[in-house]
Formats: sequence, structure tokens, C-alpha cells
Amino acid sequence: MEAGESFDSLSLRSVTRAAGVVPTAFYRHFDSMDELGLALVEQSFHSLRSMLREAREELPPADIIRRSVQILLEHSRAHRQHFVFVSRVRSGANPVVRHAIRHEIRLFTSELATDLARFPVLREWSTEDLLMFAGLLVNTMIATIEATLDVAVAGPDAETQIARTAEKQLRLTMLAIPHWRS
Amino acid sequence: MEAGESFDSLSLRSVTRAAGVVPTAFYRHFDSMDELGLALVEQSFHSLRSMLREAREELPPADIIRRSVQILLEHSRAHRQHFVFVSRVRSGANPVVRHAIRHEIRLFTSELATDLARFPVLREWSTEDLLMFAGLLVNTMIATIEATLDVAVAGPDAETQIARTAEKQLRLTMLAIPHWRS
DNA sequence: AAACTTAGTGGACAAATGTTCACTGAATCA
DNA sequence: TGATTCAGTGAACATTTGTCCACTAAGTTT
Repeated sequence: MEAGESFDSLSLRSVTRAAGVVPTAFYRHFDSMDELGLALVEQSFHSLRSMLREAREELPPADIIRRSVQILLEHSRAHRQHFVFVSRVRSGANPVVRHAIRHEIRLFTSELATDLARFPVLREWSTEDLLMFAGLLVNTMIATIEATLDVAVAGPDAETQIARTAEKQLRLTMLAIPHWRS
Repeated sequence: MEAGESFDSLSLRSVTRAAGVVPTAFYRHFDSMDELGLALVEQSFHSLRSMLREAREELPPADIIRRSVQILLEHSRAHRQHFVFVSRVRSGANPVVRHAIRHEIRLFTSELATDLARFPVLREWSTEDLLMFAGLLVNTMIATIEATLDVAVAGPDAETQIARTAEKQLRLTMLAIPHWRS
């Protein structure tokens, strides 16, 4: 699932070919391509959760934003194939796998919202507003990752530029917090 | 290109079948599927530009944000098939069509940035910061549209909820403007 | 009226696809 | 030790796919 391939255009036979196995062996492990897709979603978001744990365990340093973007891009590089898969299938044609991913992202957003609720400045925000704000941050993260996936060949200077922009966007979003009224 | 279909999984034969024409007739109009994809991109973004023109011609009323979101969702409903196509192919496997779309979006972002530069509050911002800010707004718009595409069957109440969130996110983003320092 | 372009037809081909069926060998369990 | 599950094989099938070819009919230009 790298160049010129997506889950939509992925054939059962090409999967077994890549696995070095005869086509019919596929059915020993999955009943359908949908099931394979769901398994891949689970695996991809498992590595993503490990990222979140790592990011959360670090005590918030002075510049938590810069560090977060750094971790994000590190993982995007380390688990590139997972992110490519998720990105492709998130807007893909397969409804069951697509909804599974959107569900995971919604879950992620909720967790982020409850994390944010611990900050004193956000104590009095309503749940809806917290979700709205978390969604804004998640949007930026997703856009950032997808940007890096596309320029992965373009070298490291393009990536640092993306990181700079992401940091600014997150910083600017944070700036609005004290002035929000629902 | 609606249910269970994407450009990635679209076959030349299915195109000609839908057009009520014999497979070989395809080559009279396009040399390859890439060319068809590029033509569809052009057509899709043509309708999008008409939206922008409409949005710009309206003198900014009191609540420009609410009106913008309204226009956005109206067009997302009116040209649903275009937006589904763009959404699918933006993260799709076909590199040439994908890059064409990302180029159009980058163009869109630049235009928005120069539009923003006219506002007094943003007069002194650097070009880079303006692009960063425009990118933030565009991210929100894209996420909003993609959210509506997925719940199109879920009825109008879900859509107004999406609209509410989008308005809040845009309003919150705007709030940060006076407090930004680069 | 003649020449030419345009859009489409229909047949043919090799290749690839999803799925079925009966089979095999190894590992695990009784 | 014998029975049973597990993962994989190999052949076969009906479809579907992209692309080549020679042909035709209508419209346009000269």
C-alpha cells in the first residue's frame, strides 16, 4: 500500500501474492476484504495509541506544542505505511472500513477533550465546546500528517517547513482560548 | 462515483458502460484514466470557484462566518458528487490526479490569504503568517465538508450540528487574530 | 460533390480477478 | 498413539479488465 495503491484498488490476489501465499489461503484468515481492512485499522490505531501514551507521559515542558508536533512527525515517519493506509481509507470507498476509522478518530477527539478539561483555563467550558476545540486541534494534526505523507520524497527541508506551520497553527489556536465565550 | 466506488477502483469499462457507449470509444475522448481524472478535477473546481465568487460578491454582513458556512454547505449539497469525487481522490492512490487537487487547494488557500490581507487587522501580517492562517481556515472547511458527505443520509439535524461546530471553530480561530505575534 | 475528421461499433485477445472444491502435511490435543 | 484442527496447495470456473484492430456513419471543410 505505497505507490499507486489504495485499499480500494487492492485485490485479494495481490494481498496473497505479497504474503507469498496462494490466493485461497486468504480465506483461512479473513472472511472478506472488509475484515482485513478492519484488522489493519485496529493495528494502525494501536501504534497511534502508543504515540499518545508517550506524548502524555512526558510532563508538559515549557513548549508543549513544539514537542507535540515533533512526536507527531516522528511517528508519521516511523509508521509511515500505517498513516498512508489510514489516510487513503479515511476518504475511501469502502464504507465499513471508512466508518471504523472515523469512529476511531472521534474516540481520539473525545479523549483529547477530556485531557484538555484538566487545564485550569478550560475548566468551565461546556463539553460541546471542548469537543469543538479538540476537533480543531485534531483537524490540524490530520492535515499536518497528510501534508508530510505527500512530500516524503521532497526531503527534510519541506518537512521542517510543515512542522513550522503546524506549530504556528496550534499556537494561534491556543491563543484564542482566553477570549472564547460560547 | 457514489456508493462503494472511488476513482481508484474505477475501471475504464465501467465508465463507458455508464456513458452507454462501447469500451473503445473511451479513447476518442481521453488517452488514459489520468486524463479523465484531470478533466473531472477541472470541472469540480470550476463549480467551487463559482461558489467563491458568490461568497465574495456579498458585502460582508454582520455575521460573515455564519453566512460563509451556510454557502459552503449549500454548495456541498448542490454539487455533492463533485465534492465526493474530490474528497476521495485527494487522498487517493492516483498520484497525478491527487497532486492536481492539492495544487488547486493550495491555489485556493493563496487567494484566501490575499483576500484576508485586505482586512485592517491583518495588514501587517507577513505573507507566511497569512498563508498559515488561511490554511487553518481551509482545513476547517475541508473537514466540515467531509463530515457532511458522510452523514448525508443521517438527515438534516446532523448537518445543522456540523454547521454549528464549524461556525464555532471559525469564530474561535478569528478570535486569536488580535493576539498573534509571529 | 469530394475529401476528411469525428465519434462510435464490434470482435478479439491475453491477463487478472473472486470463489469453489478436494486435497495435504504439520501441529495440537485426547 | 490416534483424532482433530490449522494453514496452505493446486486446479478449475466464470467474469471482468485494458487494449488492439478494421470498419462505419454522420458531420464539416474544401
